[in-house]
Amino acid sequence: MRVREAAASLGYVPNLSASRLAGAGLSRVGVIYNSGESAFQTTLTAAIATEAASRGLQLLFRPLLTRKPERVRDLAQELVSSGAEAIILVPPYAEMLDVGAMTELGVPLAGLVTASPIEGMATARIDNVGAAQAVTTLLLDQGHERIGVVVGPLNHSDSIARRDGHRAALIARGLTPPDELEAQGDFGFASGIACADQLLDLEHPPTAIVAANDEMAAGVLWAANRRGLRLPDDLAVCGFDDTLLATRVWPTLTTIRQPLAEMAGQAMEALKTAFRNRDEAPAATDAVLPFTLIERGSTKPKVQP
Amino acid sequence: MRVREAAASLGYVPNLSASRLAGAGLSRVGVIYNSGESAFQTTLTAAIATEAASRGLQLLFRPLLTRKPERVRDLAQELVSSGAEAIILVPPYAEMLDVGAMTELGVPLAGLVTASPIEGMATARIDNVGAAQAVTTLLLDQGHERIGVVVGPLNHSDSIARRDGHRAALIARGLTPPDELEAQGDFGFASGIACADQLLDLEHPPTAIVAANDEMAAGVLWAANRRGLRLPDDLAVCGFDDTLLATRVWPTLTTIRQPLAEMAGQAMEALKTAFRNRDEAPAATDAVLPFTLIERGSTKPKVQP
DNA sequence: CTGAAAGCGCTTACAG
DNA sequence: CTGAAAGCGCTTACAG
Repeated sequence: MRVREAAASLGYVPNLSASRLAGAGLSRVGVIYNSGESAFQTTLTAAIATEAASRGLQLLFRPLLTRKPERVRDLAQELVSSGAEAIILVPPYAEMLDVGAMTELGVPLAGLVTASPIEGMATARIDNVGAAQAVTTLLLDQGHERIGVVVGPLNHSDSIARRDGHRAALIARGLTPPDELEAQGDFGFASGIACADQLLDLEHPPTAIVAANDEMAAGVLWAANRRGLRLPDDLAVCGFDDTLLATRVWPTLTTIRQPLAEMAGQAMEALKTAFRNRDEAPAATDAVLPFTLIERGSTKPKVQP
Repeated sequence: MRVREAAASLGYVPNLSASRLAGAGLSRVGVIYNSGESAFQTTLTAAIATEAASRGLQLLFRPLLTRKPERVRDLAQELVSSGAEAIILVPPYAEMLDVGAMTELGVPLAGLVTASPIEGMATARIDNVGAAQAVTTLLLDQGHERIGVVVGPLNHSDSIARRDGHRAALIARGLTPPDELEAQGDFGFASGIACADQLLDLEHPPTAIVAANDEMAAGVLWAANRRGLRLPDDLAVCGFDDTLLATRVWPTLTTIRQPLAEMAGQAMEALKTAFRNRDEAPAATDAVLPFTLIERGSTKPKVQP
């Protein structure tokens, strides 16, 4: 103990290669990530890299673009062959591994930014339902009553959770979510524009629109600007994720911040534990981290008190 | 040789910790990066992580936000104390280390995406002058004659190089760059809007505007849309960097792509070589990689042939 | 030119 | 509970 303190004060830094070689725990972690160019994915990749570096974990990055579940399984298998002792999956890949594939792999797995816990996997996420509910509640508190929603692809559990949260907020105020105020997007910018046009063309258009991610919310803002609407007076808009886009659009976007770096860190800690206890039955863990509702220029109280 | 092939075909993967411990070359690389939230910086961080992972290099990430040169030197010193055997610097930090500080550190250094070679450092970059010249030449070829330019901060050597390229293109066609068509930005989105307004308010406004990065170009597009201009007919716009923003704005942005991953890879190879030959005098290397002019919707021939 | 041995800096199981 | 020894899987300098 005293030795270690003295050593640290002298600038001693343990040699990671040596400690790894001697068997000091998890060393090589595979990462199945999405190489698609979105601010969300890029930021998540950078966060994973930073968190891994601070823990001395060596990463094996494997990009994936397809959405075919069998590719995820094959790539995971390849990672294990390449020496990965654990695997991290980013959205939407964690949902694509079935339990059979997981046990076959024989290494601990972590799913980042999932919508729910996943059997046999360490997950790190926020409460998507609660976050979406908070967004819609903010708009209700600001005086909005007709709130449009741009949902994501409904085969994606995130999308469902966020829609559920939106509806729960309305129902909690005794309102019924009308079908005409829901538009179907695909998480992409262009779909946000199309959905906004659809909603704003209604005979009785919404005074606010919430989108299931920032990309689509940016599309909504774009469409609203094109129509010459004054924002946020004529239309309030909210996103989800707090990506870089949120501060590059005008007005800046009210959105939900997910603590990506913390999620990555927690998942890595869970993997380290699982690796240490790899003789025991795999214990799935589920870290639910706090989200933050960030208010920016795209929303403001509709009726000043 | 044959042994290695057979081994590889059986799925053998060498243990990096062991090879590192045995002294097989560069192992720990410090990275002084910018934690500011820009698409350029985030993408560069992700690229560094991926390239390092494929080379089995362990990264020590150190974020920096300040622009004080002495902080860069201190952080580099701290990295060496922490066991970094080489250091990578992202813009604008490479320019901030003076030769004295470099030799004091005693480890090989690499500067990514610099404007020019730097004495005592391995640099990886594109030809900024040539790239900026290509952008302006494209606009000239499309029939534009009055081309506005939004320059970056002029204490940043990138900005100067890009302005030089723009001017060279005009001069090559026998045109004189008028002072009134140059606006001073700071690489930020808002400054792009302000500069666009300044240029478009001229009595004889430009028919095209080139910006020194995508962020400012996105601001130019935003200002143009606000004025109700038809793009690209009324105004052509070009950016620089090909960040994620370039495909999230409407119209999508014509810009210069820098091969960030290749730059990071080349810098790492240079560091590995320098580390291997660390008894010899440090040999500065300079990798100039090809850029790509990417034409998108924000430009098109002004006069159809 | 080939092959056996030493050693890199840790961790851990074991002897004291 | 403490401390000396073995061993992790490579690379490299050296003996043959």
